[in-house]
Amino acid sequence: MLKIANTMSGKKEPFHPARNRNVGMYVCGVTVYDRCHLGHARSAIVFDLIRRYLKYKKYQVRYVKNFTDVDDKIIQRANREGKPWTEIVERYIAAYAEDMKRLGVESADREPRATQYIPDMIRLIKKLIKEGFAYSVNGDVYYQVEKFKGYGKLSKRKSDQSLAGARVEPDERKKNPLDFALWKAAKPGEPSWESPWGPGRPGWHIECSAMSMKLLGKSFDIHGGGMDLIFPHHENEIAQSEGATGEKFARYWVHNGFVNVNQEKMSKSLGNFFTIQEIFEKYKEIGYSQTVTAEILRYFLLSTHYRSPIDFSDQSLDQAKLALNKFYIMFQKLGEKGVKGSADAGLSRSLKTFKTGFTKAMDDDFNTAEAIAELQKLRNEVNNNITLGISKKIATNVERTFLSYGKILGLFQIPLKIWQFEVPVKATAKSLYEALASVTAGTKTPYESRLSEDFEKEINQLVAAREEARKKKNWAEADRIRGELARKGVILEDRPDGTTRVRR
RNA sequence: GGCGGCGUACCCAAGUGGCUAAGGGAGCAGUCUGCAAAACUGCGAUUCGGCGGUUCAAUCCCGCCCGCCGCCUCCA
Repeated sequence: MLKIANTMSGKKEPFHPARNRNVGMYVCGVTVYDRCHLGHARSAIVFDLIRRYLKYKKYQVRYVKNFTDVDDKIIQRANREGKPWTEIVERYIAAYAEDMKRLGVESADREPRATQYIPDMIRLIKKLIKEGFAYSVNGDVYYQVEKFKGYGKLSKRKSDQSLAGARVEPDERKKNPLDFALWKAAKPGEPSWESPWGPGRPGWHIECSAMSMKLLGKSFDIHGGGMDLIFPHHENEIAQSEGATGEKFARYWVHNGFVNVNQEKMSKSLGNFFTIQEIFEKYKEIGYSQTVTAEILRYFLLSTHYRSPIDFSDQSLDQAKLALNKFYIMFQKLGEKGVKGSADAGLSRSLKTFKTGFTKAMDDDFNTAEAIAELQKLRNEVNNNITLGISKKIATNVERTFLSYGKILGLFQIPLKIWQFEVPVKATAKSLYEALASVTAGTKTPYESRLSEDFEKEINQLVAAREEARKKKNWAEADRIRGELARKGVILEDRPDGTTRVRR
């Protein structure tokens, strides 16, 4: 039984979609005025995960994630660059798509842009005026918050209270400082659309009401976004949608926690953010392929529960890499020749235990930290049994289990050869983070060259030479070669039977 | 000022009203090994920020205090 923490009730609730196995899910995406940072990545990955798990649970998911493509910041940026606002929008939508692809985040079923739904927003605003929830003043339209009795139910604040110590800027056109804009009259040079109140553009909140209801219906199952959207954005969405329809808007409100740096929220104003692009590019310079970086980030982000804050630091990234290494080392062992299946029965039981444990963890509000712990427990069992001797058949079975359950988390999807257990980073930096912070060009081996045939040949020659030396018990020479390979990022493991396992 | 959250071993991080407080990393001690690596085994919180309360029993429920963070303005 899947349970989801609902911000509305503040509790974990059993998940029951309104229509059988069909789930409608709407997530607030980004305003496209700049590149995304790790915080955006977290949100995207969290909801990608939720969707994957719902699919695993045999739900039919219809996932909508929007782009806010008209907004003050977009206009500002356009003015600053002296470019049309549409160019800014196109640039950052493309950038977003690029980032998501790198992160391995699957596209939503629909990714609507606000400006494509202006007529729907206008209809909605007209309805709100007609129902007495909104009023127009000189080409602006405002939502009259006090008219909606449920206002504040999501963020748990009462409107009059909020006013007391409020930092809301007074605006003489509003009847009440808490009222928010549904439609903004056009200022010269700004993008605008015709409307019954004159040319203008929509307020920020109305787009999500219009698009979610248009694409998912008046009432749908899951509405998500970052914690910071709870107030005012989601509160306002509820006021707009329920004011207009009189029906319950979203049934489960899901909010993810922030990415922090040194215990502080990662944000533009603090200047402590890393863009997704930066992270990928810097990792590439120290020798990581895109998919490797993506898995490290995913592991890092999913090792903490999605609602808790997570601290981005050198250690946490290094730990993620290290932890994943151990899985890939196990995969390498699983791929080696099978032995008699003396430990098969025990492993079969472990597989069953694992599946139950994993599902139980994920059913409990997508507890990925615990799910990962289950994967680690299984890894432990596997390593144990490999020593005892397992058959090829069960090895394949085990591998398939890791791959299919890992896929829900977006892990273990990289071919061994691409994973590269050890990149020669230790010589130049104590940690990945440190390497990230100070990349010196030319001192690292690009990962592409590590996949070349020449590199392969060179390694094989050195390994063969070392074999010779070992046979002659020329330990000094053998160790010298091992050291040379280590500097190239290749680790050797001598097996009891005299053969050598090569980890690159 | 209002609202919400967090504080679990050296680090990361789950969790539960009572059964050994998961898991990982690091550390130490072993097994294996020419050495190393990997893997495995063992050790490590008499204790869950502090003080009270409820309870037969609390780390988990309630209150207060301390510390940290977030939202209340655009924000994933």
